[in-house]
Amino acid sequence: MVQVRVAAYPVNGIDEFLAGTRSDPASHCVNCSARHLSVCSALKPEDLLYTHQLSETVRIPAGETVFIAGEPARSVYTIKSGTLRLYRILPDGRRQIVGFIGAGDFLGLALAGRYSYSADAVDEVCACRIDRGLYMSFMSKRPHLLRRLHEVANQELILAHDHMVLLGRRSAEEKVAAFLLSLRERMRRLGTSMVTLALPMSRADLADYLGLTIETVCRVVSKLARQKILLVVPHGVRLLDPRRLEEIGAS
Amino acid sequence: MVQVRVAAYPVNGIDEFLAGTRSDPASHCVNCSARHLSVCSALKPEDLLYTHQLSETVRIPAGETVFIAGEPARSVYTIKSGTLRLYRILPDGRRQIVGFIGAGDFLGLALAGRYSYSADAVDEVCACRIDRGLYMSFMSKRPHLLRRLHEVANQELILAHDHMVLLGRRSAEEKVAAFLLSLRERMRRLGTSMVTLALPMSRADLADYLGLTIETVCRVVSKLARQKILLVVPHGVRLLDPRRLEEIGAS
DNA sequence: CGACCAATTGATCATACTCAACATCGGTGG
DNA sequence: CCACCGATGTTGAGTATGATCAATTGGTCG
Repeated sequence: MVQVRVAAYPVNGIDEFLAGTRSDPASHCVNCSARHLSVCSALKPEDLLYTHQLSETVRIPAGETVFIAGEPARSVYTIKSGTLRLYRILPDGRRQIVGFIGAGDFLGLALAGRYSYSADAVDEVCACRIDRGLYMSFMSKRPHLLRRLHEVANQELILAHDHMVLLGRRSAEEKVAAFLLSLRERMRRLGTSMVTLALPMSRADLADYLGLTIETVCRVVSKLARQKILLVVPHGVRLLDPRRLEEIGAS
Repeated sequence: MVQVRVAAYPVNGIDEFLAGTRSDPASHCVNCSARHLSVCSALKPEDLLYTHQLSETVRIPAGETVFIAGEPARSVYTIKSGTLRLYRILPDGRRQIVGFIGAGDFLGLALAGRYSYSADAVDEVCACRIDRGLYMSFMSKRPHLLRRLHEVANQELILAHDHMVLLGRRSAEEKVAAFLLSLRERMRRLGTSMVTLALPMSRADLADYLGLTIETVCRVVSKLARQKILLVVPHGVRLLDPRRLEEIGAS
């Protein structure tokens, strides 16, 4: 009798199975670069074959708006690359950025039918889009995914609290230092622990995230540069003395 | 043949069934005053019989700490009455209150094993305590409850975003006005639409919630009183001109 | 009634904002 | 390839909002 390998997916191996489903394996969920970073890590191999049918890869040019607050939520997204800013606007135009999100992050998990904030691309973003209705029914049959999404929501809530502390109780210098340190921490979690931090967002974005003005952000960055704590480079900063930055931004 | 009434609970009616389980019906989940306000509204009648076994009613005196940030999360709570402040403290003692919670609110939903903020009672609080481990396993068998909890988490996230906008982009006057309006909104949802708002928390609490100092909160409240927009009363304010308050605190 | 803590008000100060000038970057077309 | 333009970033001067320091009033509870 011939020995047969038993796997979660039908035939002999995932590649052979996929060969029959779609032409481009690179765009397939199974091979997605963001898979292990995102909520998709909670999916089982057989789920991935299905999510692939539901999903569509979209490219969002720098500066483009993905959706605005109050709009009916039609889609959910998983970010594959690039950075988005999430924000709310007051009637008189003042803006507060509530978060920057990037590779692996999930967007649009609000259960209410409407987006509670606006989102636009800081630089060119590549994301995986799924119809929200389809995603909801997909999720309702998979408690492990709901559970995972709940974990993510709780993590976001903790980040929101961190940011409230920053906005309400920290000085301009502390705000900038804490932001840079959180960026470094994020890079670290994604593997790339470089001394140079990419800052794809403008000074205006930074200001609206930190509850400051453009000028104050500039001044603080310049001051840190003057103190040789960092070096300003195009679209980023190089950390020269992370230790001293931690002393300033200690949480 | 005799006609038999079929119900979700065994015998003829819930009261008869309960008579056999515990002596005090007032303390029973089925009769809980906070039931319809809280996540418990997602529970089915037969669930309630079980939660009653798990839960314990606790009284927390004014000023007492329920738990502190970083501590292992042993319990979850549903607030029946009173107000709690949730906050984080910076190493140097600065405090940011991330929220006030009251009747119907759920406390301790963090999935991570540790509390992410500290909580203490503003005034005397009456709450329903359940062991977190037991609650988790209870929940894992009830997807509708997990779903509901996820909704609650998302609602909290929206409130957190609101508060970020307030902390980062609004003036002292706007902060106080917006806070009072949100209090009124909360009362309205709970049914009591009075013109007098109870403020059980101190000016220090208010300041640490709004990202201001005690003195600034005082001055703004005095100014609003001088403008006949409100009247300061012991442990509260009476709104004289809600319309003008809305003009100031418009979101 | 008096002691203590919370709340209020005043005077002064400092941080971060506003307004303004100038520099730099990136893209476009001559 | 370089000159030009608009957008973005940086720096300076002066100001205002809210913080700090200090004194006083009011409320609560033994």
